[in-house]
Amino acid sequence: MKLDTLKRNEKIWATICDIPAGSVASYGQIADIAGIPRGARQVGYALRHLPSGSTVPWYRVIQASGTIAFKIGSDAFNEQSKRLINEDVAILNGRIDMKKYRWEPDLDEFLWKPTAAWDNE
DNA sequence: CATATGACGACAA
DNA sequence: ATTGTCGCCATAT
Repeated sequence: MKLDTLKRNEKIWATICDIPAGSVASYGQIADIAGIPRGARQVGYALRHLPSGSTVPWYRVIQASGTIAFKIGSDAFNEQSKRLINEDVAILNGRIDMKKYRWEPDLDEFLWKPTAAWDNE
């Protein structure tokens, strides 16, 4: 395995770890944030190669359409649905409402990151 | 080097 | 809403 590939995968995994519980992100979204424009498939690749036993919340990554990437009825599909529902992410007719659950990192950081204006508190 | 593949995504019918 | 096509890009053969 090439070193670049490893670094890219680690960046992707790290990004996914930033998705808060109760939210989801699309493959393309993760790719963009990880600095890999149009790298949706690379995110899929990175997830498929997750080291066993890792704590990366892979199940919070779904397709841009709001559907789970696995075949309906497959073990992986069932496992992912279960974990999402466990975090109160509703799945109606096999789909997730992206408008409602999509992770918005920019807004998050804006609200969370301290700014100079607040330094004198 | 040429093809095939895939945990994707956007768009046209 | 569903389905098919095409674009994308790292890997595998």
